[in-house]
Formats: sequence, structure tokens, C-alpha cells
Amino acid sequence: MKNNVKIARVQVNLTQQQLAEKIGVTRQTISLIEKGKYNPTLKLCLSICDVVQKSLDELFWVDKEERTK
Amino acid sequence: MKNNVKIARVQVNLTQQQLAEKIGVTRQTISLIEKGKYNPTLKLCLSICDVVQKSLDELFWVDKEERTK
DNA sequence: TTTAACTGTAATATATAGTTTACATTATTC
DNA sequence: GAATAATGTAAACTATATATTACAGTTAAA
Repeated sequence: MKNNVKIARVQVNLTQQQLAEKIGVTRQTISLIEKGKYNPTLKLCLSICDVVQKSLDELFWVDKEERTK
Repeated sequence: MKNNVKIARVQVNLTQQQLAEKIGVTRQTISLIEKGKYNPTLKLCLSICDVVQKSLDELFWVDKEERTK
């Protein structure tokens, strides 16, 4: 489940810890999402969008083929 | 958790049942998502996008305020 | 106005998203 | 190159997304 969270997070100058705190989630959750090892819920995706100021499509859209990752 | 799934599904002329089958999920899950009573996972959102041919933003973006619904 | 297709929803069960605690590894800075 | 911050990850736990079964309400067509 590839995504662009890490890039966007670095762009707004936040550590995983800081992003997690702003969202109200643990650092581990952010780490696993960035690594593509989690299948986050829509609510969490939207929270991340808010903080890093990107749209769902910008952060989470991936073509059907790459999605299996 | 408001969204535009129902509108998009009707546009492509599918019943909840048919959409559910194409995605590999139960009809109840689709019903509850359309009603905004579920917080679906990203993978499921992307599957719905595929079938109804819409983007994540088109189906699931909602402003921060309305999101609490 | 009955019949059938579609939808809403409730109860219980199961799978998995997210937490907690903890430790290891990889930058970064002194 | 030691100290510290940032990140990866594992195990056991908790919360919740989704399945299963079932039934009731709604709509449309006959």
C-alpha cells in the first residue's frame, strides 16, 4: 500500500512523532503507514491530509497495479 | 463520515449487491458506508473508486467540519 | 395488492487496525 | 566517535472494520 505520506510530512518539517501527536495516533502507526505496511482507515487518512495540507489523491492515490504492495 | 459513494454507484448503474460483489465485500458493508456509519479502510475506498471510476477526492473528500458526521 | 428486487439494520462472530511497551538501528550533532 | 534524536520493528493487547445470518421496511412492476 504505497503512498506519499513521508514526502509530504518532511515537506512540512515534522517528525513522525510530531505528526502522530497532531493527529492523536502513535508514532508506530505513522511509521507503518509510511512504510506501506498498514491499511489505514479513511478517517486517519483525512487527518493526515489536514496536517500536511495535501488531498487524499495526492497522498494516497496509487494505480491499481502498484496497490498490491 | 459523509461521502458520495451512493451517487457514484447509481451513476454507473449498480445495486449495492452488485458493487459489493465486484469488490469482494458484503452488501451490508456498502450500505453502511453509503449511510456514513462506517469508517472504511483505504484499500476498500480504492476498490470502490476503481469500480465506479471516481477518484478518492471525488468520493471521499469532505471538509473538516462536516467530517464529524 | 401481491410478488420480487432493493435497501436498512440488529446481534453475534472474526479479522485486522491501532496501542502499548520495549528494544534495535540509523542519522545527526557535539 | 560518543551522545542524542529519529526511525524500524516485534509481541501482546484492545478497539473496531467487516462477515454472517436474519428480518423488516421500501420501491417498483405485474
